[in-house]
Amino acid sequence: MTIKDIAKLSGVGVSTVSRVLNDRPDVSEESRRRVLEVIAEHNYLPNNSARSLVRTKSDTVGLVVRGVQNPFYTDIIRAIEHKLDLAGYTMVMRQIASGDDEVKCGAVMEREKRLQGLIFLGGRSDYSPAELALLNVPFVCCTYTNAYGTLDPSKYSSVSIADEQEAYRAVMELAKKGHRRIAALTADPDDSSISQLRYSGYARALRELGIPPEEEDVICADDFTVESGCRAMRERLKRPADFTAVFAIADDMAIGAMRALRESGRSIPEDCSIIAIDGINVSEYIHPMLTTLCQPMTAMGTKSVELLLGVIRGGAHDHLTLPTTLRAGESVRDLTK
Amino acid sequence: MTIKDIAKLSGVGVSTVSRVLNDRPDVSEESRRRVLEVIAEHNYLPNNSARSLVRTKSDTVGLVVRGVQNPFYTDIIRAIEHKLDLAGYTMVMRQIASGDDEVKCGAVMEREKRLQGLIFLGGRSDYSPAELALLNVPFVCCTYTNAYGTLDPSKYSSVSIADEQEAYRAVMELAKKGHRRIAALTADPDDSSISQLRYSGYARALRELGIPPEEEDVICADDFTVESGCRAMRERLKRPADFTAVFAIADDMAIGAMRALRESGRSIPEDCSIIAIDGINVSEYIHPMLTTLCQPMTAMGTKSVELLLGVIRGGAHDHLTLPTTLRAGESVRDLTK
DNA sequence: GTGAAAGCGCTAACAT
DNA sequence: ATGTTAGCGCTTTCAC
Repeated sequence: MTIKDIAKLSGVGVSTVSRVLNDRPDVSEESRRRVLEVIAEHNYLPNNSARSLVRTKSDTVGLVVRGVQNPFYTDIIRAIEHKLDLAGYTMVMRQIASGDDEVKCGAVMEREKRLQGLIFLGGRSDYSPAELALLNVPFVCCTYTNAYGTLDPSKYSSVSIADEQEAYRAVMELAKKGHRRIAALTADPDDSSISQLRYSGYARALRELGIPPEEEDVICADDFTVESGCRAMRERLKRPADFTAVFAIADDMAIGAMRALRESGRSIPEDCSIIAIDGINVSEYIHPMLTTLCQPMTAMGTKSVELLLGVIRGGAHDHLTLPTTLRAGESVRDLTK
Repeated sequence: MTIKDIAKLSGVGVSTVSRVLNDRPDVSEESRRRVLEVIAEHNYLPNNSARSLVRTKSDTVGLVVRGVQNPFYTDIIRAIEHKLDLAGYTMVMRQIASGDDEVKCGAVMEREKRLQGLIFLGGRSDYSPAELALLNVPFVCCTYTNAYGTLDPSKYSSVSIADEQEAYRAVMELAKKGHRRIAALTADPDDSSISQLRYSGYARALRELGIPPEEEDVICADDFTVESGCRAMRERLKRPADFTAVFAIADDMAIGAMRALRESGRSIPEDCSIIAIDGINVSEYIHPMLTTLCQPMTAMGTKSVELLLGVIRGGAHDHLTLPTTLRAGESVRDLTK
C-alpha cells in the first residue's frame, strides 16, 4: 500500500494525498474527506524512509547515553521518549561506555539517521571546537552543562542542576547537624564532569566551615554504581576512619556505602550519617531512608526535549538550571542534640 | 556527500561504490581500495533512509516496552541495545502504558519504520490470531511467553523464566524455613500475565503444603513498583496480620513492603520474613539484603536478540526458559531453629 | 484546488 | 569487473 494506491482509490492525484498526509490547508474538504476515508479503510501508513529521504531529514532525534550503568538515567530516558513521542518524533537511543566519545557517536548517528537533533545524557562537557564542528544539528546536554565556560553557550542547550552548589548545600546540611569530620564519596574528581563539580562543592563547603581537608576522607569510587560505592567504602574502612558523616555524590553510591558501613559494625545514622544527591526512587524506601537532594528527573527529560524542539523550530539555545529538593530521610544524625 | 560524489571522486561508477559499501566480492582490489580511500577521506556515510527505501527494509529492530515503571527492565534494555548494536542493527524503542496495546504499537512501528523485527518487553501473552495477523515481521516476547498455549509456538519466539515454578520454589524456600502463614504480595492476579503465573505458583505451593489459602493474605498492589508494594502492604497492615512471611512477586514490591512492615513495628526478618523474584541490583545492598530469585537479565536481553536475528536470517522460532539463581539474603528467618 | 513530473540517495538488474 | 539505468515511496515545484 503506497501513496499511489491511495491516490488511485480516492480518485485524486498523489500530491493531493501528500497534502492531506501533511495537513496542508490547500485541499478541498471533499477531497480530504475521501482520502482520509481510504487511508483509514486500508490502514495505510506512509513509508518513513521515503519521507526522510526526500525531506533530507527524518522525524528522529538521537539520544546518546553515556555511562551505561547509571540507573538514575532511567526516569529521564522515559521522560524523553515520552515527550518526543507526543511531539511526533522518534527516539533512537545509543548507549556508550564511559570511555567512549559521545560526540563522535552523535555525529555518526546524525548522518546515518538524518537526525533532527541530539540529546546527550551524561556526557563530558569539555568539547573542543573541532569536535563540535562534527555536529550539524542542534543538541542539548542533559544532566550536565559546560560549567567551565569553554563552550559558546549559544551553540548548544543544557539542562542540569547546579552541581557545585547542590553539593555545597548537602555538605552544609551535615554541618548544620553538627558534623565536622565529613568524608566525600566521589568518582574521579578530576574528570571535568559531574563528579568534579560535586567534589568542588564539597571542598568549598569545608573551606568555608574552616574544616581542614583530609586527603584520607576523599573516597574515590570507579563509577557511580552501588557496587563501586560499596567497594570503595569497604576499602576505606580497612583503615581507621573517624568521620561522622559521608557526602555521597550519588544515591546509588550511598546505598553501596551504607552496606559497607554496616558491615564494619557501624549503624546509620547512629555511628555515621550519610547524605547524597539524586533522589532515585528506591532510596526513599530503604532503611534508613536516604537523606538526599532530589533531582527533578522527569522535568529534566521533558525540558531537554522542549529545548531541542525549540531550537529545531528555529528558536535559540538556552540553558536551564533546575532546583533540587531536599528529602529529609533518616540517614543523618543530629549531633547538636 | 552522496554515493555519486564518491563515485566521481574515485573515478568509478556508483554501482561499484555500492558494491564496496555492501561488501560485495565482485570488485577489483584496486577499485575497492580507491573507493574506501575516498570514503574515509571524506568521512562519507551512506544515507540510511535511501537504503531502507530501496531495500524496503531498514536495519532497525523495534522494542516495545510495556509498563513503563518497571526498573527491572533497565538491564534488559541495555543488553538488547548493546547486542543489536554489535550486530549492526539499530534499536528504536517505544514505551507504552500498561493499558496500551503492544501489538498495535508494534504494527504501526513495523510499517512506519520498515522494521526487520520486534521485541516486546513485558507484554500480555494472550494475543488473538487477528491481532497477530497485524504483525508481518518476526517478534520475540522477552520476560514472558504464552503459557496458556493459545498461541502457535512456531509463530513467535520467547525468552522467560518459568514464572509459575519459580514462584512455587520461592514459597517452598519459605516453607523449608518453617513458615506456614505466608502472604503473597502480587499485582492483579487475573491479568493472564506474569503476576498471574507467579500467583499460581504461590497457590500451588500452599496447596501442596496443605496450607489452607487465606484470602486476607493475598495482598494485591496496583503494579510492580516500590510505591505500590508499600501502599498495598500498609493497607493490609491496618488489619490484624499474623503471617510470618511474605512472598513478593517482584523485588521492588518487596522493598516497598519492607518499609511498610517496619513502619508497623515489625522488623525483618525477626518478625516477618520476605522473599521475592527478580534480583535487581539494589536489592543486594539494602538492609536486610533481600532474599530473592535472580533473573538473568542480561542473558534475557541477549538471547532475545539472538533469537530474533536467527529468525530474521531464516531460522525457526524458539522458546527459551532461563533459570533463576537463588540469592540467599538476610530477609528470611529460619523458624526451625 | 489539483495533477504531472522531477528528484531525494541508494540498490539491483542488466548490459557490456 | 564495471557502468548505466530504472525504480523504491514520498514531497515539492510548477503548470493549469
